[in-house]
Amino acid sequence: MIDIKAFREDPTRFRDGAAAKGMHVEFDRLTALDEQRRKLLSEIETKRAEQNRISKEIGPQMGKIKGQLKSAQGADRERLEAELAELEARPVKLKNEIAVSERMLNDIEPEWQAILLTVPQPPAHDVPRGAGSEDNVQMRTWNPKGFDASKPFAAQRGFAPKTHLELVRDLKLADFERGVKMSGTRHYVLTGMGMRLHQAVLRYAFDFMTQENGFSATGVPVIVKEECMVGTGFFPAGREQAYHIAESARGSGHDLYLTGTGEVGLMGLHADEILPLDALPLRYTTVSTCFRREAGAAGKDTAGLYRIHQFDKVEQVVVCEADDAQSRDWHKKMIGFVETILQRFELPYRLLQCCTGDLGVKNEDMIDIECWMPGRGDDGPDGRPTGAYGETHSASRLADYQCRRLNLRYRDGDGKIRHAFALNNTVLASPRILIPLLEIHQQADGSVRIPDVLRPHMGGLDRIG
RNA sequence: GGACAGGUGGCCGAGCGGCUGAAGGCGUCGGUUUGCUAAACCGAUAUACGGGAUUUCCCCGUAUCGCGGGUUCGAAUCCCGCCCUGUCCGCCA
Repeated sequence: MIDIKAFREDPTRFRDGAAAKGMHVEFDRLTALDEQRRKLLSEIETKRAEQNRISKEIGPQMGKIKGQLKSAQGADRERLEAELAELEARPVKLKNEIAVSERMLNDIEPEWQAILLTVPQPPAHDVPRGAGSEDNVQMRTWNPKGFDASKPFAAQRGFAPKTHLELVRDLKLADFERGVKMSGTRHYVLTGMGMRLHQAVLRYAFDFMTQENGFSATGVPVIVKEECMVGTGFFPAGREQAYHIAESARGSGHDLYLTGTGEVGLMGLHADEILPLDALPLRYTTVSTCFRREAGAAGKDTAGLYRIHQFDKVEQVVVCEADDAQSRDWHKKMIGFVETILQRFELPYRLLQCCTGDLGVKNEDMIDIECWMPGRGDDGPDGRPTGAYGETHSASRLADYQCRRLNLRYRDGDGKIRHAFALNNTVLASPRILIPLLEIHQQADGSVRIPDVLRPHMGGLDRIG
């Protein structure tokens, strides 16, 4: 959420930001509602102050009269009753006026709030302007020894690569038919060495973050209340993307949602808290199952392990002081962690600076990491795919947007309370990462070599098949 | 799932219709005393929103005692609904 005061002072900044992101927001309506709201609030508060004053004044008088009334008779009694009625009537007009204003406030406040939640974080000044992913800017590429993603696979390795679908089928690593039988499209079953490899990469990534980088190992809920989804910025925009558990329809409790990333649980941890300065930066990592409806992605990446409804992900989250330099510094570090893993896995990848049009509502800067997947991309003359980069990681800087929604604050060196800055980045998502892993490390004989660092997690095996 | 009990400030805990943004204690911070530490003593110690100003932290107002609604001139205090926690019973991965 943006700071409404900042919006009042400089609405242009937010209008331009939304335009750069290609998002429509009812700014005019927001401004109008905000003005109305403030006016009503001010009215109500003034009247209520008056009402409180009167109450305080007449309270003791009324007590006294009521006391006298007990023993009063005849004309005396009538006089006292009249006095009492007069006192009681004094705040009635105010009370009615307040009720009217409050009703008006209650009418506009939900809409004011709803629009406010849709205003996106403006992009950072140095994020390239663009309409969508086609305008993202490649920053750099990395290739493992003996392989160059810019050249055809077969020319370098001496055989035509199989796609991960073929490898998975031949090596019996996954069973899509039975996955679909049980749960429908975009579901799968990991089998045998497929499941073991899945567990190995997750465990490797998780240990890497905790043991080598000092992140706190955390297990968080993947079933959360709506306020967690709103607080982390996934709702309202991403409502269609989340599985909804309609508990309220059963007559009790509140509805719940399945999280699409461990970020929700990790960021929700400290919602509504004021942290001491020395608690920062928070560095959390979790491994969690992620659920995504993939609404609107019909027909896209329908086969295989690329776009699925349920997967596991090691996520990293940092909450630091409200300082742009710190945020940028952590962003680089968090991307560096991913690069280290990919390099140890010997997977070719590239970094993309996402343009304004490819950013989400909540981030001001995003860098995607894409691994080279020989089985992706357009078909060549032989009718086989020629390979392409595919997104495996995404590193965002959110400034204070998320912490403001979550009401996550800290006390700075001057004792001032501020909303913290947040960042998040994938450490590793599987089974998607298995696609480049299998495809890049496949051998001429149809087996798949296991990178050195993963062998301890695979019972010492050096290959599959 | 059933039966009780209960949800008050950073924490413990009092209050059960106006004098209570809230006693007392602990903690924290500042100060005095002290050779140092400790102790003792003194003082301070919520947040949000709105308005104002001599706009860096000063004043005024409003709200907040789990959440929402109601009664009342006035609610932490009474009533209703919900959520949550504890204890016991049942069930169970």
